[in-house]
Amino acid sequence: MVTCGLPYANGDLHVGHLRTYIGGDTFARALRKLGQSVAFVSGSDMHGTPIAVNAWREGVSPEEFALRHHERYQETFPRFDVAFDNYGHTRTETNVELTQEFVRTLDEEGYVYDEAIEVAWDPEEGQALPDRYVEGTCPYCGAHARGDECDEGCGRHLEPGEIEAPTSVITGNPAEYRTRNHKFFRLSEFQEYLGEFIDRLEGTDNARNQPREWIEGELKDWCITRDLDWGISYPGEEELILYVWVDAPIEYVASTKEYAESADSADSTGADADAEPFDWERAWQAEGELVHVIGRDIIQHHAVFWPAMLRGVGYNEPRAVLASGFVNLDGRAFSTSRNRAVWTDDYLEEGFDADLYRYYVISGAGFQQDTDFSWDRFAERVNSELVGTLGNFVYRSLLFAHRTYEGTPEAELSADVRERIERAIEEFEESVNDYSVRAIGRAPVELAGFGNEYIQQAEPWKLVDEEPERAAQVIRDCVQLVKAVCVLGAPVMPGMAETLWTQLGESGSVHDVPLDAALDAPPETFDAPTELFERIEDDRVTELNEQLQARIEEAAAEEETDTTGAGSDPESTESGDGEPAEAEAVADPGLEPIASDRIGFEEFQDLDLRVGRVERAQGIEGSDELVRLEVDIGVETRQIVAGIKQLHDVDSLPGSKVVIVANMERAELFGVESNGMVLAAGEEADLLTTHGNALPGTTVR
RNA sequence: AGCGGGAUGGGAUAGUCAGGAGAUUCCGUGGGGCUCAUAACCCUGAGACCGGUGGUUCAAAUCCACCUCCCGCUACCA
Repeated sequence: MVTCGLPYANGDLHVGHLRTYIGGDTFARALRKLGQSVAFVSGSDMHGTPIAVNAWREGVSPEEFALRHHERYQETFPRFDVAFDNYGHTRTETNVELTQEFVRTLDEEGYVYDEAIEVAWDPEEGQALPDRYVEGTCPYCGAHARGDECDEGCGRHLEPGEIEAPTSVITGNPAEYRTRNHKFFRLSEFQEYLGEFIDRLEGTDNARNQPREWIEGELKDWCITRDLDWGISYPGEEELILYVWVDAPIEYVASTKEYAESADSADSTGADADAEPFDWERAWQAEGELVHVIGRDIIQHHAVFWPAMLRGVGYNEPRAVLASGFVNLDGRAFSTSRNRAVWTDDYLEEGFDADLYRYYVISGAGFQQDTDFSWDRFAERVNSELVGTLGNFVYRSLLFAHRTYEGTPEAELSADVRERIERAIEEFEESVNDYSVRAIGRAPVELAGFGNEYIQQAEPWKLVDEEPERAAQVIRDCVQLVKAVCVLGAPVMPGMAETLWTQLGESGSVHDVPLDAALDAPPETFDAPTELFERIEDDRVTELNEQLQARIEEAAAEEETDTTGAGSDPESTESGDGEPAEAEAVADPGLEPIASDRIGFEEFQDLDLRVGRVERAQGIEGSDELVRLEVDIGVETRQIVAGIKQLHDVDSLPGSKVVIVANMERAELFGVESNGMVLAAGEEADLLTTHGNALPGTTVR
């Protein structure tokens, strides 16, 4: 069993999201190459508050809203050759039934109890307000905060009921608290089991180590119901809805079941072509091996909650969890809200093959490491490794073979080359056993690199006339290497492998042959090859960069003009692009020497200096000198953090006019975003201001 | 604060779990070669005391301790 974390049906997919799915797909394909019977499943996560709220905002039903995204995902994955055996969603009958069955079992086994807790409530709408859908004032630092966390101030986690002056994020109505009955899962009973489980869990290090803090500490019982009308009901209690993190992982099982019940489960179980349908119960409850491929943000769910649930219902435990790192864009996080992203559609519309990005993202860094996407690096890697090394070796070999021999020359495979291919096969197997997705991805390019050295050093183009037998031998070896590259490359670059398989004159599908086929004799004849990959020229890269840049700026401009932009984005988990910017430098006591480097007027113009008026000022808890300011700069009000707390009476700051750097990089100081920089002179932090009546927003020159 | 992940030639990135040959690969860079091949390919040079300090060992990028700096996680967001 290989599963991929469920994408949340709440927005478009960008290329960063794909890393997990491409990783899972590559791994599943590699397992099949080793002859294993594999089911590879996933599905869309349809429930939860963000979907309910966003649907409400759009004026459509949550079902319609989620289904729309689900259908998009379902179309997108195959276009990147992510070939799930089944891709379902959490609202299917299969999942609803299975979820209720799971929960019923847990209940019967005594793993669930009732407890009354306080929840925020919107009395006008008659609706509960889970966690984030409440905002108010942090009782610790006084900053504006979300219901579950003081996100702008001290960063503390808030328990329900703690926040002061709570209001609904959705309606703006003041919220009150009500006591409601909820269901709790006795996670604490699994403490000992999980402690042992985590030691034998395979996969990436982060998945095994990160949950240790919880497991080796004290596990709290887990509230598994919500006051929401969008989700799966608790069995027997219609008004109680299960928390999405209960039904989401169960979709792995449901999706497998759907696969088993579908017609195509019999014919695609890999090399062993016994036409038996996939047995989902055997896979989940008996001898199946379970591998979860996820993003590193949901490790706890897969290494704590989920294994406990599985244990509670008597299913197999996961054998491995592979938690991928994030993909950044030019060194900074993708930001969907700011349109700082390369969307999957963008990529495909540019006409790039899935193979290129698959190779790029799989082989660029270890699976659990964060990595970076940029068009420059993408083009660089495609051009040197895929065009220059792999494509070139394959093309020159096959072209030479076709021209001279009309196919594979008659000669025995040389011992050296056979050994080299055998080694590549062994290394491939080791990579799979080590869950090293990166090494699986690099295998074909490494072997092609050897091929290039080999053909270059042997110079068959010279040998054709001088030593025809030797020439035939060399080309025979090269064609074999091409075939091996094709077989080894099939998991990472399925499209490339299929094309190459055909070029080699092979029949059937490269995906159905086992790894050892790399050593089987290639067909005697084949046609002239075509080039597998196309070079990405520099001006194309420039163009791609410009397009991306223009879009980011456009989105930023829209955000600036959007003065009503008070509604906090519910899925803004991705917007925290923390560029570490220097805080205001504290000047030395004496006078600093005047900088000797002169700058031009143009360089000065790079600074966007504006007049602003402080609207609100508030010290930041835990910091000696930082103050959170809200500064009116005409077009908008900015939140800026300044290191002036010790030096001014914070309460007297509102009303002061100041000069700020408006195009300062955003920075995060003490967990608070600073969007600009207030100018002040010297140790005393003497604020710069204007002496006339320049209005907020006026440019300073 | 605690925990997790990182720090390796100019840039990127492997190796660390199972310590030992000249520390991997890609880009860039100096020199040379080839012309079968998509100005692709091959050979060769320069460039890293593997974040810091101390320790274990015949031997440390790798193990141990402490420290510095980045990124992330910390449960009723998904």
